[in-house]
Amino acid sequence: MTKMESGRPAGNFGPLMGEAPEDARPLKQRIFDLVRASGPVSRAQVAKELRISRGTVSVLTADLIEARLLCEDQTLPASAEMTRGRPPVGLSVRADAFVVAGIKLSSGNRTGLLIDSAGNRLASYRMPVTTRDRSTDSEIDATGMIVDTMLADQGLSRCDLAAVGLGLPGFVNNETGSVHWSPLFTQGDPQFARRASDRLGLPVAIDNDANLVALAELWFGKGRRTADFVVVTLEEGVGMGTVLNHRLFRGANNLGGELGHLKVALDGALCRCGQRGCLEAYLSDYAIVREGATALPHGIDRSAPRAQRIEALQQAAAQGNAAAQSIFNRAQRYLAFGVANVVNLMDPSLVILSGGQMRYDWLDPEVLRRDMREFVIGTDRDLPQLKVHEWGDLLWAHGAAALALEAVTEARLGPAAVTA
Amino acid sequence: MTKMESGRPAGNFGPLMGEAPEDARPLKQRIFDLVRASGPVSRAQVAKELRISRGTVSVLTADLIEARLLCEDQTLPASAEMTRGRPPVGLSVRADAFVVAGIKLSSGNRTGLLIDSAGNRLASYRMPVTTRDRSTDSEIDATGMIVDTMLADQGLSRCDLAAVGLGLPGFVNNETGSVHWSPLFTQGDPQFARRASDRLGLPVAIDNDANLVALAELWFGKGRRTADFVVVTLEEGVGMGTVLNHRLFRGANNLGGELGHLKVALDGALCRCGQRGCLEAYLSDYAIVREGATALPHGIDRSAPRAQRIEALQQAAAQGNAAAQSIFNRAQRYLAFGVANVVNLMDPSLVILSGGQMRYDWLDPEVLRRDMREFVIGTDRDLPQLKVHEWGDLLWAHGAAALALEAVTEARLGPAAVTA
DNA sequence: ACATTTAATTTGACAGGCAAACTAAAAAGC
DNA sequence: GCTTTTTAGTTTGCCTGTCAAATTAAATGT
Repeated sequence: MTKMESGRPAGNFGPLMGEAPEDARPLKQRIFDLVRASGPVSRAQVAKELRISRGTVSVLTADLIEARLLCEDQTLPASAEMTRGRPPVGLSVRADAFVVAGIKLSSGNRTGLLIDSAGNRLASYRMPVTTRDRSTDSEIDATGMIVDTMLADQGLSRCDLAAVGLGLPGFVNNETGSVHWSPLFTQGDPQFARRASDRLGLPVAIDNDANLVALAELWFGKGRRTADFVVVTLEEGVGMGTVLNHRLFRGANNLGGELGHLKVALDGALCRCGQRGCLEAYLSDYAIVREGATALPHGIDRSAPRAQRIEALQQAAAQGNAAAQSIFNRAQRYLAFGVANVVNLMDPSLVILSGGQMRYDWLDPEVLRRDMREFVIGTDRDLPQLKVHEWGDLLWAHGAAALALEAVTEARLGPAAVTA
Repeated sequence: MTKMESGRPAGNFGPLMGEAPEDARPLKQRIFDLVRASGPVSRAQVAKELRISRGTVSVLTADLIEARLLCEDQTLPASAEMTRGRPPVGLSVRADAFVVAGIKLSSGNRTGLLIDSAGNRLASYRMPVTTRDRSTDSEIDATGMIVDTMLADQGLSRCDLAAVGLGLPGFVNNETGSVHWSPLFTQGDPQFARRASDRLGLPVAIDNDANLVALAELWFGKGRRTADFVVVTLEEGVGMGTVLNHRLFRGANNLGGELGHLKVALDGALCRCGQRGCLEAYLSDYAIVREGATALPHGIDRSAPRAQRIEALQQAAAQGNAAAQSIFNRAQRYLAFGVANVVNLMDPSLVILSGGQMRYDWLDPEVLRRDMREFVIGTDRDLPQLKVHEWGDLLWAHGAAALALEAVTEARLGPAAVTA
C-alpha cells in the first residue's frame, strides 16, 4: 500500500454548467403530445401513462379543450377486454386547431406539404427548380409561393397558417436560425430564419435536411417508439440524423453528424470535399458514376444525367458485368463499415436507412447485416435493428412539417407560454 | 407542379415516449451544485447565475445550511472591484457534511480515494493485485478492505461513509447496476451493484472505467467548463467517455462508445476481440509489443514485462531505428484517424486525451493535430480543442468519487428526495 | 448625519400539482 | 328491479415552490 499526501486544501469541483435552462416540458404540453401520439385516449390512460393524478389530467384537459386543441371523441378503440365500469371518453387532437406547412428546398426540387393539427394531409406540392439566382430572398419567395399555392388549394390564406418548417441542405443551425453555408446560396445568413419569418409574415423554423429525415422518422415513421436511433440518408451525399432519448440530437455546435465524411480508409478515394477516404466518396452518385466510367467505358453516354448512368450500371451488374458488380459491392461494404462505426460509437438500438426510393436498389439488407456483424464489436449484445425505409419525396417535407408542429406546440404550450 | 392525393385519414403521430421521467433537478440541488462548483459565492450571485429570485435563494440556502450541507464563509474572494453597499456573505460547502470513497478496480491494481464533501482528499490507497479468484464477492471484499483501511486512517468507520463509487473495466450498466461482462470476473452479475451494496452495507454506484475518466474530467479536470466533450483514454486498451450537455452520455444501451473497436481499416490488423482493423489493434500495448518483436527481433527480452519492452522500443525509435519509429508513427496516425471520426460524428468542442502518465510519451500533440486536420471535415469551423491531460493513478479514483458524490446529492436533494 | 448602494430576508400572492372525497355510468349479482 | 362492484371523471382543499415587492442590514460616499 502506498499512502499519499492528504489534506490538500479544498478547491472547487463539480461540473460548471453556465446557464442551464433545462426546463421540463409543462404537463399540459406533455398531455397534448401524448394524445397526439396515441390516438383517442381516455383521461385515465393519460394519467397512468404520465404517472400523474387523474385530477390534474381533468383540469389540464379542460384547458386544452377550451383552447380548442383537443376534443372529446366517442370512438374509443374498442378495447379488447370489455370491462365493467363507466366507459372512458376518448380524447383526440382537433383537426381544426391549426395548420402547418413543411417545405424542403434542394438544388433540384422544391417540395411542400400542408397538414392540419391532426396530421391530415391537406395538400402537397412538388416542382423542379428551373431558375435560381442563389440568393436567400429568392428562395424565401419561392417558399412563400409554395405555401400560398397549397393554402389556396384549401381555400385558406396565410393568416390561417400557424407555422412553417423549412429544411435545406448545408450547415444549418436550428437553434439560432442561422445558415452557415448552403449549396443553395452564394453566401450564408446568420439571420436566415428571422429574415424568412419577417418576409413571409409567419413563424419559420429551419433545419438541416438530414435532421429532417430523422424528425420524419421520429414523428411519422419507424422511430416513433424508439428512444434512440440513427437515420442514414443516401441522396446526393450521405447524411445522418441522430435521435437520443426521443429528441433530435444536433451535436455540440448544432452541426449534425457528418457521416458522409466519416473516413473509412486512409488515403482512400478522393471526395468532393477535398479529403480522402470519405464514405461519400464510395457511395454517392458521383462516386458511382465516376467508377462507372471506368467499368463501362463505352457502354454509357457520358453526357447523360447521372440517374440514367447509374441505372445502366445497375443493369450491367445484374447481367453479370464483374466490374460493375464490384462497384456496388464495394459501396455496400463501405456503407456497412461506416454504419458499423456509428454503432460502435453511439450504440443506438435502431438504424434506419431512409430516403429516396431508387437509392437502395443495389442494397441488400441481408448482406449489409452480415457485413456489419463483421465490424460491430459485439460481446454479447445483438446488432441493433436495421431497417430500410424507402419513402417518397414527401419524407423530407414531413420532417419539415414536424419541425413546424414542434414550433407551434412549443409556442402555445411550452415553458415560455406559461409565463405569458 | 404535381398535386397529390389529399385527405388521408388522420393517424397518430409524434414521438411516443414511454415513461419519460425527465425531471428537472430541483432548485435546491442546483444551488448546492453551483456553490460546490464555484467556491464561496454570495446568494446574490447564485440568484443571478441561476436566474431565480433572490428570495428563493435565501429560503433554499437556509434549508441547506440547516441540513448542514452549506455554511456561511466570510472569506469571499476579494472581488476586484471594491464596491459599495452591504458586503456579500460567501456560501461554501461544509467539509464535514459527508465523506465518500471512490474505488477503481483493474486487473493489475486497486486504487482508492477518500474525499470529504468539500473535495478535500482525506486518504488514498493503491495496491497491486496479488491473488485473484475472479469472483465478484472477493472483489467486493477487497473493496471493503480498501475502504476500511482509508477510513481507519482518518479515525472513521463505515457508518461515516455516505457512498462508494466503484469503477471497473468491462460492460457495466450504471443505471441498472449490472455487470454484463468484466475481465475481472468469470461471469457477469446483473445485480452487481446491489450485491456490493448489501455486502458492504453502503450505497454503491458502479460504472465503466472509461466513463470514470470522463467523470473525473467533468468534475475535477479540464471538462468542468465545457458542455460537450469527449475523453479518450489509452490504457491497456483504448476507451472513450462522452459528455453531452454537462452530463455523461452512456449510449442507448448504457454501453459506452467502443472507441477501441472503432474500425480504422478494412481487413486491418487483428485485434484481441477477434475482429480486424480495430483502433486498439494499432495502439494498445499488446499491439505495439507485437510489432516490436518484428522490429527488434533480437534486441528485447521476450519474457520481459510489456512496459519494459515498450520502453526499449521507444528508446530504439529515439535513436533512429526506422522500424521502431514506424510503429509509433502508425499508431499516432491511426489515433488521429479514429479521433477525427469521433469528431466527424459527434462534433464535440473539446477532445481530451487523458490517462496514465507514461502512455503519451510517443504522442506529439502537434503531429496529432496536423493529422486530424487531414481527416476532420471542416468547412468553416475550427478543429475542436485538443488537450492532452496526463494524470496519475488517482484519476480513475477521482471519477469513482464523483460517481459517489453524484449519488449522495441525488439521494439527499434529488427529485426523489423531495417526495420523502 | 444622511443619502446611496448593494445584500439578504420577509411577506403575500399565486400557480402547479396531489390526495381524497365525490359524482357518473356502466356491468354483475341477487 | 335493486344493490353492489368497478371503472372514469370532477371537485375540493391543501401543500410546495416560486416570484415580486417591500423591508431590513451593512457597507461607502458626501
